[in-house]
Amino acid sequence: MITVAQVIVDVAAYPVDRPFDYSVPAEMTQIIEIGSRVKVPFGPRNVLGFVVAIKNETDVPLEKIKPVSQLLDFEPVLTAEMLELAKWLKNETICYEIDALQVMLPSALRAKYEKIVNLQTDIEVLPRALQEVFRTAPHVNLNVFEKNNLLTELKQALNNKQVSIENIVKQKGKVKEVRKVQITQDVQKLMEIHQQISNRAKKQKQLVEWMQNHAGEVITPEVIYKEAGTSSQVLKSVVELGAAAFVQEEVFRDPFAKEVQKTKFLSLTDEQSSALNQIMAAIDDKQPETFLLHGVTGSGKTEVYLQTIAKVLSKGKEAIVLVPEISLTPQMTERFRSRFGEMVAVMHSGLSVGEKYDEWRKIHQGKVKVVVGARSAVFAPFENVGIIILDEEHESTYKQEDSPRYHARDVALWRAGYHQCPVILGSATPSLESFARAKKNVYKLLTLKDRALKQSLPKVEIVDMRDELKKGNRSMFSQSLVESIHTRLEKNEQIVLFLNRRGYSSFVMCRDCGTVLQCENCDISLTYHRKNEKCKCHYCGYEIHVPKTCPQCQSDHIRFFGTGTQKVEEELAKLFPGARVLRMDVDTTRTKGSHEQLLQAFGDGEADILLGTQMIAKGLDYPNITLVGVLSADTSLHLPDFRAAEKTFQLLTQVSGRAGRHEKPGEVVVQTYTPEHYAIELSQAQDYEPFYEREMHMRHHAGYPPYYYLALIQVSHEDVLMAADYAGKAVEWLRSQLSFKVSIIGPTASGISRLQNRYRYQCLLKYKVEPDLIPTLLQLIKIYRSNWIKKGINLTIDLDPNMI
DNA sequence: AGCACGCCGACT
DNA sequence: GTCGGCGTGCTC
Repeated sequence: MITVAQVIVDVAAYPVDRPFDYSVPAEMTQIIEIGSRVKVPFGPRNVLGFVVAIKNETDVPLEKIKPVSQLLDFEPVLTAEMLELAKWLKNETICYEIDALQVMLPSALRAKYEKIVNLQTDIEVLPRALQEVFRTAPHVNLNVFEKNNLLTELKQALNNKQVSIENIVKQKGKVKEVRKVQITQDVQKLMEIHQQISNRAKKQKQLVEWMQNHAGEVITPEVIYKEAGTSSQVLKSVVELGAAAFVQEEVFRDPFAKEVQKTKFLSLTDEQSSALNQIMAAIDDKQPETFLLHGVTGSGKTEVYLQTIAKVLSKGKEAIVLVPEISLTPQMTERFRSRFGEMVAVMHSGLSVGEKYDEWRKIHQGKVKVVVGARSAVFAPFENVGIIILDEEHESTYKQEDSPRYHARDVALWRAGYHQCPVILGSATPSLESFARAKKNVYKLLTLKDRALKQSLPKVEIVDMRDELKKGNRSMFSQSLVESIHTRLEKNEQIVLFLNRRGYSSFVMCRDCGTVLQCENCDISLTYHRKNEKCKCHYCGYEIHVPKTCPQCQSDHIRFFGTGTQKVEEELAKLFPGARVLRMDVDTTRTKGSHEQLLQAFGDGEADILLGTQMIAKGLDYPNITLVGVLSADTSLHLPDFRAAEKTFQLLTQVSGRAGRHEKPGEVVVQTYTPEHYAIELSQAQDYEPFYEREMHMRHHAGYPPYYYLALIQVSHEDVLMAADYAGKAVEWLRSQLSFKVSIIGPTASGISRLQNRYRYQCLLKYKVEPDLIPTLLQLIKIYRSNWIKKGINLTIDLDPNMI
């Protein structure tokens, strides 16, 4: 009897986005399982694949069937649930099945491909240049030839069958290793070597002498440098002489570097216990119910999560907690670790590939029962999930921006259905979609109106910057804000200043002709960075020095405009000379861990003012913060996005929540040019429901979610005409296929009409219920993939886009 | 996607 | 005559 494995191969392309049948060699039949990774021959090369089914017959002619060449996992890496979820994702987000499978695994388990050139004949028959390369070994990585410019010679040798090229599959993830030095056991040999070394090489002699006393030991190079008083150069020479050898030794990453103090349950308010009881009931009844936990900032949502998790754990089940990447601070994760100790795994982008792999393995092997992580943690390979929690449910980071374009909330709901467990969506400012569902009783609404410690919400003052301008105040600080800052500085309390920078960064302009420095590849003005006097494109990374004269008119009246954090920092220094300011933006948080360090420093009182962009809006919870200033509330309001008002309201509410979370009362100053806008007005009292009503009305009027679903189709090409032409073709085709109930808007040029030298057009579909939509879009993708792709067109479909 | 096969123009 | 351009088609 033949055993056949159906394999999804690691090739993201339309014609191969289906299972291929492979025969399973006899020695593998007992151990191969669904969800295992395998190496398989595919056409002329070898690729990685996932076993999605095992059966005993096949429709494929036997002569076509090749055998699996290697089984990579003794334990399958994907469960049956994940394979099913991948199929759902493929259809739901229109992506390749392989992409859906890969996104569920840590990148360490993905494949790395290399090409190896094998020598097939005697080395002497080769041209000189090639002989050099093969001198050390008969198998050489192809990139060595590329580096040495030997591709022509290599091609020749290939034609003459003197060498062959082999595709090999490697694992990306590796066990962490350190380089150590193994000193030879043979003292005699060390003495011989000592003899050989010329008397001029004093350091080398010294090192070998030292080695004679440490024969056979394995030591790190650093220790040797220190003890023998040598350098890496000397050690290298001595190793070449054969006195010692470099070896790799495995070490294990220590995830729990610091012990945490266990904490106990906090007592709950009536609102909290009522919410908790309802969730507990759903857990007991194994109901896949979705709860929307709507609680003002500081109302103690986290404590509800913690006690829910305790309940789930007591039932022997596991819990998944999702938080937005940006608020995944040590402060947040500490709370979970301090309650559940070593039962917790943490997953976020700050971890190295290896660390992520280690955390994933802890989940996979059942060593932990709780995972706290960003978006991708929704795929945590638990097999008995008891609860899934999405904190800050409205955050746009829960949607992945590239393929597979999934939303963690949708995946969570799917998994909850599979495991028959509840989901908690928590937020102070729920997304309109979720709140609308709660109103329609699709989700169960749980409300926490009061702050847990009964602190009053901070007093919010809205300052009309137009009045300031009339008063002759042209700075970016209103009089009121300046006064408030002074007061706090005197009282030694802390201040957070928030600069809503999106689309409002510094640019460089010529004052004579008005030319603004633009990116060469994108239709975007360059952002000025004072630190290195450079102008940078935030989309493609293009960078130039600030020119001395205008490239258009050669005038030297060239200067930068706009309000970046750096500029605010300078002005702060002028206004408050003694104040210690910490700046947090992309520039100061680039390196790993710097984000945490800065927050820690601020928490420890090392600065008076924290100045930053979006990234400081969340998770910041220090008792000494009593003033929050929003420098320009409206910048996010005027973005060409139907969610602009919602985003602004969320942001202002979120930021205001940073002040006065503990004993000291908080104050918030919001500066704006449009104080009459409802998003700003209603954020003053953190009045969610009135805002919800207003905004829903707008959405209804304009035909946006949650009343309609959206699909965004983007077409790009190096040539404007081609991009426009094919965007038109796509729209034309969709019009002919879809019913009149779907409104098709476009094609129009995208918000950023050129990115990385590609012109971009888009078209927006609005629809209510349209069963034919997905199949029609799949058809469009088919047309694109079979014909348009060759012409250099790039087409993407984003269902439920975040931004338009 | 990547790679081989295969059919036409410009060179040793 | 051969080398190499890239159009076409297949991958279990």
